[in-house]
Amino acid sequence: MKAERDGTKARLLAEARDLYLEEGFARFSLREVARRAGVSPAAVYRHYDGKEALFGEVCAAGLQVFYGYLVRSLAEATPQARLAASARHYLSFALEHPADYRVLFMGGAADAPTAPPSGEARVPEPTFQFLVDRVRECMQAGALREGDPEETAAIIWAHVHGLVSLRLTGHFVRAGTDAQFARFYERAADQLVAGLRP
Amino acid sequence: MKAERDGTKARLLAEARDLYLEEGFARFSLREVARRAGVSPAAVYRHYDGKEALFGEVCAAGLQVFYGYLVRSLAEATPQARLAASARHYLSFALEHPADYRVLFMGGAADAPTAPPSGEARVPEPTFQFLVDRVRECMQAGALREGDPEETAAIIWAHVHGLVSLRLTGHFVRAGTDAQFARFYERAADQLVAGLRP
DNA sequence: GTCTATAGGTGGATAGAC
DNA sequence: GTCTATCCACCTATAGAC
Repeated sequence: MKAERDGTKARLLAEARDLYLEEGFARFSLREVARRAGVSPAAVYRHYDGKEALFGEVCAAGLQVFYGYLVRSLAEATPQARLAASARHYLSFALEHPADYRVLFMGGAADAPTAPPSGEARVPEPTFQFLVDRVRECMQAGALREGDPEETAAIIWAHVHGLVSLRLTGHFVRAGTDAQFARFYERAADQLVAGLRP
Repeated sequence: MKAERDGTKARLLAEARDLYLEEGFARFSLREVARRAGVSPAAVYRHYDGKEALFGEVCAAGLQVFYGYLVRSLAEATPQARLAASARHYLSFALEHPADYRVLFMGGAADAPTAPPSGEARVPEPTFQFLVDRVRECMQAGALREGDPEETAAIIWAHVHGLVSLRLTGHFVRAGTDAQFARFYERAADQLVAGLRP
């Protein structure tokens, strides 16, 4: 009957998520998660197979949040508006969940443990496919020059990722506030699209 | 008279560099550097103040390599050719020194220890200024639309960084070989420049 | 399910002999 | 300058009592 109201398992996941959101992957440890959840390190193993498994769950949760941002774009009426909204929501996700963004898109071989633990994370195909679909419908609507939708989608993704990741790593010294950066981001996207139009 | 021919200090720096080139920052440890250099961990402290100081030297060395790639662009005859060459050499550096690239441009708060140790690293202003100068002379020559050279330079940097970093993290599944990716990189750069022309 | 206790490993850094 | 020996911190993971 699972008498516990909150559930230690859910509590552990929440604390794990907060921990990596605050400290990043480097300082993510089982013991610290247990400490924050108010249980012993050994208790974690009753709920998760180990550190990597727990981290995998955290990644999966981050991916779900990202999806939540992306699908909002589908509420727009036109292909152009849906593509533009995708770019906006991509930025919003990055600024509002920077650690999630790091884990999902900036995790390199040097950072992560080895391979993605469970089955989730690693930003699977569906994520990129969403953008490809937005690009394809823009090409069909005549809003973007005809071409390989996957290549054009990759170019757009790289552009916005470049802007976002340099912002998150602090390399854009002059960027100012988030609001100022958002306006710069819009201008940069406009200039790229100018080169992609028919 | 420093009788030793090679010098343990230089040896340590070389081994440290190889270590992070192979394993990245996460697994970079003083003990392993000493192990590879064939000395005891304690010996390292005769030459460097500690782990962070040693890593700082490694970063500085990586930055020097990067500069070496960039300045090659100045051999070109025209502003346009110098800007194009900068983009090409930027890619070459990334593909030929991926771990250096990671440390210099992809090191986030989650990855690095805290702050850059000594005085070097952190990709200081001169690096970005080089690109700003290339952009400014292109604007003066009429090869790029007039505007804020710093903003345009930032857009170009973000674009190429996005392409390179997604490649290095393995998110471009379809990218193929380095040579295939290089051609894609050229096409992507062309499309961006198309939106930046007068 | 949770605990304490423990095994066995990493790492950084220092003291003192040579 | 380099070593051995050591200390201390942190970690993952497991065993067995409650």
